[in-house]
Amino acid sequence: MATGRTHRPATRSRGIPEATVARLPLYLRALTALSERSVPTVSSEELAAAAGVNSAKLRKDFSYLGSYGTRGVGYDVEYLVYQISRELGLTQDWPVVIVGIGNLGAALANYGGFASRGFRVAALIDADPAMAGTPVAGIPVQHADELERIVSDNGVSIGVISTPAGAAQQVCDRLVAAGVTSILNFAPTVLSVPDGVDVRKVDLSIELQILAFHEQRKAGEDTSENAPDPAAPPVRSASAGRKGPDGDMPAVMPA
Amino acid sequence: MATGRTHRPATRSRGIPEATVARLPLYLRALTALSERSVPTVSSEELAAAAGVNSAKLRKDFSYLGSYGTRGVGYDVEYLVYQISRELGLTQDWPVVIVGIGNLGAALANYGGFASRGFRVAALIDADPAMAGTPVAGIPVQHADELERIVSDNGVSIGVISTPAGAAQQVCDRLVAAGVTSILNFAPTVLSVPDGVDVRKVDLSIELQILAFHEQRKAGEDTSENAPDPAAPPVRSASAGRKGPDGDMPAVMPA
DNA sequence: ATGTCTTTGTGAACGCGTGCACAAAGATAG
DNA sequence: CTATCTTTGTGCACGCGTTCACAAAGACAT
Repeated sequence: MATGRTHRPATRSRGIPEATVARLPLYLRALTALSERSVPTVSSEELAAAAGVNSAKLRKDFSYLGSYGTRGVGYDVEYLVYQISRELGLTQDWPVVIVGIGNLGAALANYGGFASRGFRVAALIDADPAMAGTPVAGIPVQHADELERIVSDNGVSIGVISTPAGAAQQVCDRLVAAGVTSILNFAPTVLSVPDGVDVRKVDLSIELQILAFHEQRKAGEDTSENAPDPAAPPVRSASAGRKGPDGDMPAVMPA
Repeated sequence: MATGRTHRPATRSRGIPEATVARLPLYLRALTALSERSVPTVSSEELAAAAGVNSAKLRKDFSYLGSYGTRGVGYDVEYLVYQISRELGLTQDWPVVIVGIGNLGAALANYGGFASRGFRVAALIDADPAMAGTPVAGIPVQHADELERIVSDNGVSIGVISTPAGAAQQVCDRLVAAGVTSILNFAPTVLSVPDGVDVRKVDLSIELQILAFHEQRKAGEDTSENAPDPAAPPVRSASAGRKGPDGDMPAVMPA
């Protein structure tokens, strides 16, 4: 989600609910697998199982796209692949730039899931002059100075940010100014963008924290619970007292 | 505020909505930043802006944790950092294993966001014998044969899967059998796990596809709309007679 | 044709999450 | 102590998403 504005007209998207849109890629993947096995048709029950969702939900999702099934038979796999691809806009080519070619950026550049879905890595951009020219995933890295030109020349409308958190907002601003209207942000920062620009966030750390919460809950059900450390009171003042016996925040990588 | 002795009876862990849990890491990050700047207190309005959410939502979220604010003043930053960390289970050490040390796995191993939040990379595991011993992020990669032993010896309950899709389910099964109860899956596959095991999925390709959908929608509002590609709807065998949803589909069916 | 069987498409009920709006709580000043 | 001002905490209403359950639609057998 974006920062200042969490717009969601919902009615705008051709009437397709956001939650449904988020599941379409899931169905598409399952259908593609079936297609490769030359399976002609599939029932909502089977496809739902393959996609890991409820069959009623799947049928309702498809109902937003139209009536593409045949009662008593199921859905035509090839036809559905086409319809969903089209609805998602994957029948056209999307040039994408990746900014910040560190470990993660390189991984993204090498990720096959992009190219196979209509996305084309138009350019890799990094602020480090030493990286300029170095090929990553067969694509030479270009310097950040070229950002505006690259976006403009290639008609890029989707940008991926995999820079450190500190550089993310600035990169974002430049991308938007250059014409990018959709951003996939891997940096652990809240980006603020003008209206009309979509931002999706992928935060590896947050996902782990959510897992930790549930993990702790599971562990707490066994034991008598509540005794990790009832100590450590408010410490209310502004004193820089580091709390906790956990001494969290090593702030340094084990590398 | 006394010493927030208000322990919720039994609803403490279970009463927190999932949506709230998902936002806690967001608040925690914003609060940590404030803490580093030695800001003593913060109002719901300010914090909400920093986290990119609505202030009413933030206050309601915090209300599930207890009454940690002071009316007329705001929230004590340090205290809130501690409470949220504790609620998320970040005051304890979570050993994590990463299975599949390709580009993505290496990026994850190097990701600083893990170590700084109580997560410790206990081991890197890969199926390629050639990688065994090679240090990645300062940690030597171990062979997949060691998986069970590593999980067991280190008491690992959280596993990260960054293998190719084809290997993910098998790795998942082995992790679960070895005692892992929370899995963060980066492989583009639906994992099936027994009850009691949590799985969270991060799918880079899906995020881009969702962006593409909205991007297409934006573009479609300007142009004449519709008719992006009336070409070649896959003609599938079996039955015939397709019903066009709303005229926007050529549906070349023979009749 | 007629009947049976399978599977879709959807109306309706329900539950969760969100945001408004305001009373209560506490700080602060006089 | 009283008055005023700030900000929290929450009751309430609304809308989205999920799920149930079933009628309608078509395939298939007789």
